Amino acid sequence: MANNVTLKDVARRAGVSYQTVSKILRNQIQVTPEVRARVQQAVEELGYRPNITARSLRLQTSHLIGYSWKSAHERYINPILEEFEQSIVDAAERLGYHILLFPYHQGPDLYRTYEELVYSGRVDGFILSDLEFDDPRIPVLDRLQVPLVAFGRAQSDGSTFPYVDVDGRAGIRQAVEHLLEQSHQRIAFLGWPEQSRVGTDRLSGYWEAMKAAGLPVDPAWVMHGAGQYDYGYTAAHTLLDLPAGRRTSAIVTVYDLIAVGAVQAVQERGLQVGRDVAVTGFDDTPLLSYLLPGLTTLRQPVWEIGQRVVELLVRLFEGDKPAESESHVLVPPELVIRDSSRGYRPR
Amino acid sequence: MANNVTLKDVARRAGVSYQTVSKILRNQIQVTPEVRARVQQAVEELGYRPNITARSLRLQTSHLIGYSWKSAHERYINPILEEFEQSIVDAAERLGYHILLFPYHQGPDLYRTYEELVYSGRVDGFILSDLEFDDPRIPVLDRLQVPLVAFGRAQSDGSTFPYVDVDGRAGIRQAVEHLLEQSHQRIAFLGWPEQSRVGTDRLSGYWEAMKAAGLPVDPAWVMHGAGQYDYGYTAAHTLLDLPAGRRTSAIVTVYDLIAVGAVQAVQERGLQVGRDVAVTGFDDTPLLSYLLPGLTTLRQPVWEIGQRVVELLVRLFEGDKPAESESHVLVPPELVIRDSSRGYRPR
DNA sequence: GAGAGTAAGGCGAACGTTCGCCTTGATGCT
DNA sequence: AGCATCAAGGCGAACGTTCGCCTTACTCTC
Repeated sequence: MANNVTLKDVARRAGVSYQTVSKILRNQIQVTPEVRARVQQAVEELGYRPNITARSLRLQTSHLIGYSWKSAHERYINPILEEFEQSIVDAAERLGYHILLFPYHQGPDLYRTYEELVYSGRVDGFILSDLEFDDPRIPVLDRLQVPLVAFGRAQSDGSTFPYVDVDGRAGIRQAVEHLLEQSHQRIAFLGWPEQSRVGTDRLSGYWEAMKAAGLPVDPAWVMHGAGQYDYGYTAAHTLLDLPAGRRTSAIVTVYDLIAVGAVQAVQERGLQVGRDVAVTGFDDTPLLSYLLPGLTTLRQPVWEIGQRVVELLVRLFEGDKPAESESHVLVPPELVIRDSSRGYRPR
Repeated sequence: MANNVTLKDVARRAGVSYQTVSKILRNQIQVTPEVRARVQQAVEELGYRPNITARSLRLQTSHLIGYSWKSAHERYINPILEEFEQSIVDAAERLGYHILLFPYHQGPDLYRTYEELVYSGRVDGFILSDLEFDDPRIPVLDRLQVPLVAFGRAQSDGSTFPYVDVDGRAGIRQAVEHLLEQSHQRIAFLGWPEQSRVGTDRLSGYWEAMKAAGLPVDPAWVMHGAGQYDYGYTAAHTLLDLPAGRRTSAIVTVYDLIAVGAVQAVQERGLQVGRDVAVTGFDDTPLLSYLLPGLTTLRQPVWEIGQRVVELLVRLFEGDKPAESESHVLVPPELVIRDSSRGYRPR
C-alpha cells in the first residue's frame, strides 16, 4: 500500500496550507526562504512522495504507455524483442513514463480490450511491435483515436500512423552490394511469402541492387517461403541443383535461421561456405554466434528504434503534430561482415 | 486521452443519482428492473467506462504490479524470461492486474527508485526475477515492507520473502538417475561457481543421486566454472583427458550452452555423443533445437511458475498470510530425454 | 390503523492532487 | 494621505470514483 503521507501532513508540520506546499514543490510560486526551508524539512522528515494516482486523476493523464507485442508462438523466440523492450523502458523512464505490458492475442474482442484500456484512462497511448500484414490492431486503434507509434509498418492502406522501422530494403541492398564487391554475379534471394510486408520490402532491396549493377536475375533465384531452418535448407538444395550456368554462388536470406539451413545444405554438398557459396542472414541473432560464428548478417539498430519510438509517442502526447518525415522513420541496419561471405574463389 | 463519459453523465441520462449508477454497475444494490435497464442502456449508448485512476485513488490501490528483471548484458539472451513475462501478464490479467516494467539496473539510488514507486502508489507490489546471490533488491524491498514475490531464491539470510523457484536439485537428480539407468557409472558434473546459489542447489542434486546409488565420486569429476560454451568445451576436454579408469562416460551440465561446448569437445575426440559419452543440458533453450536437435535437457516449467508467482502476490495484496509451504514453492523441471543420453554402449 | 420492518435510491464526504482566483499586508509613488 | 502595485500565501473547487448513512414510501402485522 502506498505511503500515506500527504500534502496536508506536510503542510500541517510546516505551518502553511497544503496547496502552498504543492506549489512550492513544483516551483510554481515564490515564497520566503524560511517557508521554503520549513516545507523542505517537513518533506524530508515525513518522507513525503506525491501520490501519482491523485496527480493522474487531476491531470487526466496516467503517464503510462501500453506496449503491445505478439506473444511468441510455442517455442519460437524473437531475439529482437527483448532489446526493444529494454530500450522503450529506458526511454520512457527518461521522459517520465512507464511501460505497461499488454500482449496482443488475437480474438474477437480485440476492440473491446483496447477500448477498455483507453477509455478507462489506464494508458495514455500505445506502442505496437510485431506488426503483421494488415494488422488487426491498426483499424481498432485508429478508430479509438489514441496516440500510437509502431515498430514496423503495416500494409499501406489508408491509415498512416506514425512508425519507426528498419529499412530492410537498404539492408538487403547493402548485403547484395557487398556480395557484388566480392565479385559474385549470380545471387539468390530467399524471401518470405509474397504477402509479407517485410518480405516485399526486403525483396525490393535485392532488385534495386541487382538492377543498379546491371545484372540479370533468373526467376529461379528468387524464392518465397514460410519456414525457418527447413525452408532455408530445402531452398538452398534447390538452388544448388540448378544447372551450372544458372547456379548461384551467393544466397541472401531474410532471416538468420533460414541462412543456417542454407549453410547446412551447402556443407552437405561438400562445398565450403564463403569460398564456394556465400550466405548472409538477417538479425544477428545472439545465440547463433555460438554455433555458427561466421555468419554475415544485418544487425537491426533495435535500441535506437526503441528510443525514437518513445520520443515520437511523447511528442504526440504533448499535442505535437510531427512532420511526415519525423513520424515515418526508417533506420538502416548495419551489415556485419563475417566469414560466410568472404574469400570467394570463382570456379 | 481518456474517454470523458462519467458516472454523472450516465446518471443524468438514466434519471438517477450518479452514486446509484455506481452501485448498480457493481451490483451493490437492489433496484427495480426498469431502473437497472435504463442505466444499462445509458451505459451502452454513452460508451461509459469507469475511470481507473479515480477508482484507484478511492480504493488506494493501483492494481499494478512492478516487474523487475535484470537487463540482459550485451548480447546474452535469457530464453526463459520471455515466457515468464508472458505468463505473469496472463495471470495478472486474469486476476485484474497489469504488469509495469521496471528493469533493474544496479546503482546507488536503488532504494530511492523503489521507494518512489511504492510510496507514490505507482504499484501495489513487485515481482522480481533473475535473483542473484545476495541480491541488493531484497533488503531494499524488505525495508519498504511492500508485497513481493520472487522467481528464484536469493541467499538464505534472515529475510525470507515468498518465492517460487525451479527445483534445480530435483532436476539434476532426475538427470543423474536417468543416466544411472542407462548404466553409466562415472558421471561428471559441470557446475557454476561455488558462490552461485543456483549452482550449489543443482550440485546437491548430483550428490544426492550419486550417494543414493552408492557410487563413489572422483573429485575431478565435479567442476565449477563461469563461462558458457567455452567453459563446457574446455571442461569436457579436461574430463576426457583423465586416465581410462577415472574417465567419465556421462557429463551433466547446468546450462544448455555449456552442454553444447561439451558436445563439441566430445565430437572432436572422434567419440559419439550418446553412444560413447552422454551429455545433458538445462533449460531446453528454444533456438538450440535447430542446431543440436538431440540434446537431453531439463525444461523449466516457466509458465506454471509465472502463474503461481502472480497468484501468490495477489494473495498477499488481499492481506492473506500464506503458510510457509505456500509461500516457498519449488517446482521440479521436466526431463526431456533425447539422443545425447541414449544408446550408451560401455566399452 | 398505528407501529415496525424493508426495499429503493438519494446524499454528503472522502481519496490526494492541481489550478485559478482571492486576501492580506507591505511598499512605492505622487 | 491616498491610491495603485506587488509579493506571499490562503482558499474553494474540481478530477471521477466508492462508501456509509439517511430518507422516503410501501408492505406487513396484530
